[in-house]
Parts: sequence; C-alpha cells; structure tokens
Amino acid sequence: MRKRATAKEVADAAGVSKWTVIRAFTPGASIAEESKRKVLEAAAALNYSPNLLARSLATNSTRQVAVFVDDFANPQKLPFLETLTERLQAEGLVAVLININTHFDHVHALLHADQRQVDAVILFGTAFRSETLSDLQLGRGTPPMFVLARDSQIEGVPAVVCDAELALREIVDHLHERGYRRPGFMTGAPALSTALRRRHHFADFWKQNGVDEIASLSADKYSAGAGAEAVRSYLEQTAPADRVDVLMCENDILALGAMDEIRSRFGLRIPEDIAVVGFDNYEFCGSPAYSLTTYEQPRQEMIQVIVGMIAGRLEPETVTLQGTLVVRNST
Amino acid sequence: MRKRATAKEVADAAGVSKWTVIRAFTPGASIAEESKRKVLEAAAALNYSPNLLARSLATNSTRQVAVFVDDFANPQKLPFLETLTERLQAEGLVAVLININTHFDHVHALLHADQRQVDAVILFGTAFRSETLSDLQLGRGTPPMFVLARDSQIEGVPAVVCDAELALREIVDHLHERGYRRPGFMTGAPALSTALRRRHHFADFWKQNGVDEIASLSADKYSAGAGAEAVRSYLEQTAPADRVDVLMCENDILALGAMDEIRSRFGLRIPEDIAVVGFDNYEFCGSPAYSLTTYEQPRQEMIQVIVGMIAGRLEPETVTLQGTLVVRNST
DNA sequence: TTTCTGTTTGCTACCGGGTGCAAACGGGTG
DNA sequence: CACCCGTTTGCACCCGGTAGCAAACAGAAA
Repeated sequence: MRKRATAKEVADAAGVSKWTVIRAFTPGASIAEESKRKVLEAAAALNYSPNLLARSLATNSTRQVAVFVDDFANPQKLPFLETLTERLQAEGLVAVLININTHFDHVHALLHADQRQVDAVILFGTAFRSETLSDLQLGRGTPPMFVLARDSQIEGVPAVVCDAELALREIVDHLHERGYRRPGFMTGAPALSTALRRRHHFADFWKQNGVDEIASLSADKYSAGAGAEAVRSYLEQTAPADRVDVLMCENDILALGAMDEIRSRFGLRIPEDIAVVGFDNYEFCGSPAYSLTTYEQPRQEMIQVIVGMIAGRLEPETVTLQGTLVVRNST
Repeated sequence: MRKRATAKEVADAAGVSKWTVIRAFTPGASIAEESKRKVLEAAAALNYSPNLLARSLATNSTRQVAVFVDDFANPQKLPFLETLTERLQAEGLVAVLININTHFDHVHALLHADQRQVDAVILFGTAFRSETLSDLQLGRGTPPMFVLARDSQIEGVPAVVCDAELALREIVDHLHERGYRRPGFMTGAPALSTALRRRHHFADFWKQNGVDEIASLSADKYSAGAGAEAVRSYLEQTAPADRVDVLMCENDILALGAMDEIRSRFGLRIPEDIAVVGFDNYEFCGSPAYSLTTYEQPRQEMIQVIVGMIAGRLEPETVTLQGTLVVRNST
C-alpha cells in the first residue's frame, strides 16, 4: 500500500538515469531545461518526492532539532514552542519534542536524540547535571546542545537567557520606589541553582537599598497549587505584623496561585496588604482578575538567537538578553 | 569531530562480522552468548549505538509521529502535548511537532511529514479541508492520519473526540435545572463545522426544554481578547432586559476573557447577572478568581486510544469518549 | 575537418544498517 | 568415524538517496 515512487522509477518513466532525476530536485544542479521538464512531469505523474530519510543518511544531516521539555505546568511554554517551531521551520528545520520525565530522563533522551542523528538539541527550561553529562560526553559525538530560557550549568554548552540580574534590579528598584520595605521571595524548586541565583540577586539589590532581611518561601514545584500552599503555610505561621509587604514569585504561575490564596483564603487585599510580583508575563497576568506586575522575557529575540546559532549564522555562545518590566495593579 | 562508531568498526574491534554486531543489538536474534558479550564490550569501548536513521531507511519505519498544531493560544494544548509525548515515548515513538501557520500550511506540512517518512500524522485540533486532501491523496502514499480533539471531516480518517452531543446535553440540562431560560452561545470560529455543530446541539437541547431562542455571539478566534470583544459588543448593543442570563462559550479561553469583560467593564456579577460556562477545564478555571463551570475532556483516555491506534493495538476508527461536567460558581 | 571548451549525463562508491539464505560449526547418535 | 540436526555466523543484495569524477555531447574557434 504505502509504496512510494523512487528516483529510479521516475528515471525509467522519464527515460533518463536516476542521477538526472535527482538533479532535477537539487536546486542549482547542472541539468538541461529539457530533461528537467521531462523529469518533473514523470515525477508528478508518479507522485514522487525525494525521501528525506535517505537524504539525511547520505548527507549526515537530518535537519531535525530535538527539544527537551520537562515542565509542562507552565503555560508560558506554549508561546515559546509556537515561536520556536515557527522559526525552526522557517530555517527548514523541524522540532522533535521530547518529554523528559521519570520514565524518560535526560540521559535516555540524549542517547535517543543522538541515535536519531538530530542536528542539535535544545534544552528548553531543563538542564543536565554536569556530572551526568560528562559521563556521556567522553565518547565524543553528542549533538551540539543549547540551553533555552535557563542558565547552562555545563561548560561549553551555550545558553540563551533573559538577563536575570538586570530583571531583578529593575524589579527591586520598582518595589523600593513604591515604598515596599519587607520583601519576600518564593522559589519553585529550591534545589535549582537558577532559583538560588535569582534569590541571591533579589537579596543583593535590596541590601543595596538598605533592606537586609528577605523572607523566604518555597514551593516544591512550579505550579499554582504549590504557590498557594507555600503562601498559605507562610501566612499561617506569620503574625500579621511580621508579614512581608511584597512577595516576589519566581514565575507567574506561582504568583497567580499565591494571589488566589492571599485573597480568597486570607481575605487580604492585593496590593494594599501584600503586593505580588511574578515573572514571565503569561497572558492571564494582564487580566483584570489578577493584573499582576511581572517581567516579560524577550521571547522572540531569544528564539531568534538560538535558532541563528543552530543554523550556523551566529557564533554559539551564551547570550543574555534584556526583558521588560510590566507594571500592573498588583504592586 | 562528530564521527560516530559504526557496526563495522565494532565488528573489527570484536573480531566478528558486522552482522554479528547487529544481532547483538537486535532483541531475539540468534547469537551465541560469548560473541554477544564480546560485541557489547567492544561497543561500549567505542561508544557505539545503532544509527536509527539507517535502521529506519532499511526497515521502512521511522517510529516518528508528526503532530500538527495550529492554535497555540489555547493553554489546554499543553497538557495534551505532555500526555501525548509521554504516551508516544512509552511506545518507542517520538513526536515531531509541526506548527501549521500561514507560512507553513497543511499541505506543506503533510508533504513534509510524508517525505520524512513518519509513521503517522496526528491532526491535533486542526483539520484539512477535504477537497485539499483529495488532491493530495490520489497518489496513494500519505502516512496514516488521525484527528485528535476535533471532528474529522475526511472520509476514512478516524478521529478521537470528546462526545460533544452528550456534553452539551449535560450542560443544557444543568443550566435548565438551575433556572436559566435565556441562553447565549459564543463561537470562536464561526466558519468551523465543529463550532456550528456544537451550537446546533446547544440549540436543540434547549428546544427540548422549551426554549427556542438562542442568542448568538461570535469571536473571530479562540483567544481571551476575542472573547472579551465579542461579549462587549453584545452587551453594548443589547438592552439589559433583553440580555442572556447564561452564556456558553466554546472554550475556556473565550469564557475567561468574557468573564473579565462582564465584570470589570460592565460591572455585572457572575452568575447573578450573567452566568458563564466554558469548555475544556483549563487549570485556571478552578481558581477562585474565576471558578468557571466547564466541561472536562477525557484527555488521558483520548490519548491512550489514539496512541493505541497508531501503535496498531486498536482498530483505527472514530471514537467518541465521554467527558465530565465540572460545576463551579459561575452558574 | 579538427580542436577546444563548457555543459550535460552516467557511473562507481558510499551513507549505516536490515533481510534471508547458505555455509560453518559442534555435539549427540548409530 | 560418518551422519544428522540445531545453532551460529558470513555473505550478497537491498533501502533511497549523495558526491565527485569521467565520459559524452554539444557548439564555437582554428
């Protein structure tokens, strides 16, 4: 049933050799107008189109890029995936979406991507532990890797990220200017170096503004429920007088979860009793029901850069891009 | 640099022929314990693993499934993608995510997927116009296609969907029971046959309950902004006495956008002035800020079924599964 | 007519593995 | 020791293209 026409068959039909058929499908190849016409006619009749698999094998390039994702709870992934696939497709590349989870970890995924001969791997919001990687890399031959929207912990693996230091400086300056003085910071995965780095910057900039103490909240993952739970446990254990006046959350999902909890369970007002700041500028942050102050990552530019590196137009190196503070009613 | 070891090289290192090497990597192949051990040792030393590209070419099976997506505005796509990739990976399959947009339409995408020799194509929430397809299909040889979360308009292409008729019956019964009598229906893409069908069912069941008139609102796409705009234009043009008492929106995103607009721009209460119903049970519908009554699709089952068909365990045929009405405070 | 040069075409070798058959092997039996 | 049979191994050929060289075929210049 699913037998496809091959170049050889088209060649026979057109009365030429299979190499001439291939030339007809190779832009810029040396071929006479006349034979090209004949070939294309025969090809159309037989419904022939070149087999990219065979081509990939011969050229040693699949034009496929593996995209590793491990956190589907953050709806912000979706616009990133949209832009990423669009940009890759514009380069003639295609994304192989790989779900990293407990059944299929980074090592499996990388091995698999490697066996599939992908041209590159994008670690989108995930990262290898570097020890894990060094085990694998000794046998030279993993495809080139790039980290998107997260710091690279691995020597020689470039990352394209939003400048967290700058972002946190802008946020802290904004909050300080608005008069907040008792800040808190909620992380989603306390073990993550990225998370620690952000909290560090946050604390640092407050210190520069004369505020030494930062309340620390931690959710155990990046979900609305976890954000709600973290803020609940904090508010239950903290007397009203000791509470933070502004809570910075590591991403919007935590922030939205926290806002719900603050308002409906504790009956507190935002921003009068507690202000809230998120990170990502997820679409719903702008809704009047939340109106969350947040920070927008320069998604288009980030993806343009990472795809440029993969396509070989840009030097592969870590790039840090500036985002935008989006001030709304939650602060 | 990126030279990988081949079966031949491993064979030389292990002192056997390349076919013996291949047998060592083929489960169930006939090979002596002793030589298998030798081969695996040599393979480990050389960091060899089989080239799936070459294998795909030889076996005529890539174990890749193309997933076509054209609407990234609906955050509900994300959990679907998560479950889908997970289930596919559990079958040893992998998802190639293809973004259908104005630069890369269905026909391009199908042609591309076909050239890549994918084992199947999943139309996730999108659909071909059947004329378009018949043009392509005459040359037999497109990969098997399946439609997910949307009706198939194409003869012979099975779909896995949530039972819309049943869903709308449950919803209408619930609304009628709650005492609503002036229903409205908001579609996201009035031209879509799926949308028309749903509205039809909606009207039909109301008629069975003695309500003949259904207000009709239409957004021009499935986004919160479009939902807000549609409800704004409706409320502006409709005197309070003539307004609907309940508005059913084709999906949650429209509904959430509509809720924002109803409350903050018109100062109306939900559900007292206007009740709202959505569809999908997107995570945020449960948040106290919205608490939207909606209908949850049986995501896990749908995906289990479609992957089962692709893997060949299930007969490929259109399957309709029952979802769950989730009643919250918006009705 | 011969020579030269540029275009067009065909061919060999190859990418890295898979298939099915035939030969080699090895141990038990008569 | 010959024979038989089941296991293990090697081989020719195939999957559908690509690369680069060499032959064939122009048409123009000598």
